[in-house]
Amino acid sequence: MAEQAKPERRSQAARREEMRERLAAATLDALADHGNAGASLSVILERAGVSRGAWAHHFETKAEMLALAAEGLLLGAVASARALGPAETPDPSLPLEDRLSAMIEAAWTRFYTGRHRDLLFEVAMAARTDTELRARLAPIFSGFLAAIGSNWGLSLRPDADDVTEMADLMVLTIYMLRGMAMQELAAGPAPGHEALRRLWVRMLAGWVGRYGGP
Amino acid sequence: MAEQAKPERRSQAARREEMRERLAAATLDALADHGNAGASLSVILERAGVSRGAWAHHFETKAEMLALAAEGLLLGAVASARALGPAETPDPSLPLEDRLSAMIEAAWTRFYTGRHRDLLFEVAMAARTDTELRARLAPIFSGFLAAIGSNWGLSLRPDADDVTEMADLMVLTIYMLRGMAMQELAAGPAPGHEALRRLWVRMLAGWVGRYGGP
DNA sequence: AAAAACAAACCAATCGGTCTGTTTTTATAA
DNA sequence: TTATAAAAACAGACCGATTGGTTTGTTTTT
Repeated sequence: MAEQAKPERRSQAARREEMRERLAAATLDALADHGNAGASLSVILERAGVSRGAWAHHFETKAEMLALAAEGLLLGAVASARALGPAETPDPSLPLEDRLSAMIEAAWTRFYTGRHRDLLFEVAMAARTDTELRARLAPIFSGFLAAIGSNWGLSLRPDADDVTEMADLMVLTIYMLRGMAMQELAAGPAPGHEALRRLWVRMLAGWVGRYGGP
Repeated sequence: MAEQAKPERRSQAARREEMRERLAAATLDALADHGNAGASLSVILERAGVSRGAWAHHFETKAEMLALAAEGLLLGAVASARALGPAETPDPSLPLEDRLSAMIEAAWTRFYTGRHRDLLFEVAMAARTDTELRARLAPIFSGFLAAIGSNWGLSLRPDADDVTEMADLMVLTIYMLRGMAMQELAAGPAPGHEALRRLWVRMLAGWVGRYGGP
């Protein structure tokens, strides 16, 4: 035992894992910076500081590496979606509107701004024309929505009469945020978007409490 | 001036225009079929049936050709957005919910299904990492939303107290449809989406008529 | 000593773009 | 009208750079 005596001499399993991780991370970096069209193998390898030969030892093709990287990205989003529900509803006694708003703002910044937003769209577009990638990612895309629907709906209104509708409303919310994100991606940030999200929250709260809720 | 006596011998201006049009169309075809990464010049030229030399005579760079094609696509969408408002509200005496639904379904099929959806997203993503393209397209993306907001809002509720809010609601609607389209693009068609759009319409109609509308 | 990890030179194919030469249209003058 | 020269439209061979991927050889772990 005593395997970590010197910093050098790491096990092969650890080296392999770290190398694949490093390459996947560099793939996402390149994707975010240059888009799918510009994320060439050379760019990725330079970014990772990995030689072509070493790369070949860990991945068969570039597509395989991209698939692993994309899968990791999306699975991370699913995990966040599950965690975000409970985390962002600290005080169940607050008005529904406030809790909704907190949750939606959290989702907006986590999923639909900055690097994550760019990668999400980049990966979705790559899946469109790549059958294999699409087959691997489609269930995760659906899983994300399922997580949003069941988890958020439940943590917002555990007592709701119609749990299914609450889940649907959360999915609609995600769709709206996505479309908003696409606008900012293509045309730059829009200051009015925060107000639009507030309007959305008011509408949502009004609908949920339409029979005289809290 | 009997210039069109023979089918041959077309004016140079006409030839140039037709050629640029043909190349732009082929660019969009290639983009739809292979994505931005796979839409190489060779693919585009083969599709258009145009030689490399002829192409060079009409465009300086591939980027310039893509910009023209993308611009045409988006301007067509803006024109449709303007036309769709009046066209899809044939009977102003129908309930607001029905008119809303008709309009939203029309927008869904026109903008967010099939080839147009794919091209829209493809072009938006290309603009993300291409500064010049982005500068050219960003105002058109904004113009599309402006057309949706003012035109739809007005033709649905010319008497509305708050015209601004009606426009905002239409923009939110577009965002929701966009996000929904992205889901189908990445994970395939979802039968439940029609029901989700109906739910959205009910919510929208309820909100607009919340003070006792028609 | 065998196997896995790594490095770098190397490869055919393809990329966007250019060059050279031919055909078609246009402008001008007889 | 017709002859003609310049210009524009077009075709295809050609170019250096880059692409994803392979091969050969060295170092490190087992």
